[in-house]
Amino acid sequence: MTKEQLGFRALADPTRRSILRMLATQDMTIAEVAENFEMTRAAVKKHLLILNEGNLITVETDGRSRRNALNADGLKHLVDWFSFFDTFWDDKLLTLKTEIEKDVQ
Amino acid sequence: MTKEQLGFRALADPTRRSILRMLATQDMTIAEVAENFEMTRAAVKKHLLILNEGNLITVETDGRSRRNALNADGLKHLVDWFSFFDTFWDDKLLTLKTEIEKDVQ
DNA sequence: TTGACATAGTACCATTTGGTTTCATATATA
DNA sequence: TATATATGAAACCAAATGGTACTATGTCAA
Repeated sequence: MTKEQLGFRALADPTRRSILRMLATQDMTIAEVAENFEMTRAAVKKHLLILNEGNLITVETDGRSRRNALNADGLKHLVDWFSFFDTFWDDKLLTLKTEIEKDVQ
Repeated sequence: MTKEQLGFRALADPTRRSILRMLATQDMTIAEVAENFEMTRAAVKKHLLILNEGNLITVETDGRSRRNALNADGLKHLVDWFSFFDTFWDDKLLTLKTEIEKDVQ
């Protein structure tokens, strides 16, 4: 799978998007993340793995616990994907502008 | 499913992201889209349905054919989701700046 | 060193997903 | 009207996904 695909796949689940928002506030262990969901730690761990594969979080072992942290780079890379459509949006705006001018005349 | 979920779900497949990029260039019928992929028209139609459910394309019946067009609004809505992390990015940049200043001194 | 704690790993299950095939419907057009 | 064209829809299948339960491993601390 491409990096892009791993990233978008990671975003496709609401639990994982929710985890990302939590990690924006503070780094968390698996157990801490799991406290916020009504599912087993094992399930949360799977989500964290997919987020890590998608390059959206970093994981750092610290003794017997692991700290999961948001990875800004990975998120930015996905935002960049949308920039492909910038031209399209500009065109649409131009079309809109033209239509408005027609109306005015 | 929420609108947001339908949108991210639609982006999670590489074929669908590819279709979106095609439609940025020009509107296309199902058959025209299908010409670009090595899969059946039925499969492409399913992808277009999911893109439509995700509010990423609009579909307009024109006689016996249907024109699929990119929906800028839906795409923009998804881009907006990422803006939640703007603060996080700013913080990271600030941290980086602080670290650099430490190095300089 | 023993026990508790935090995570890792595996097996398993139900549902969703991405694809196919086949058949049906609606609309241009000769 | 008959026919070709464009799409709709349903049944079906293999693989991926999101979850569980259970067991194993590594690490801190009394």
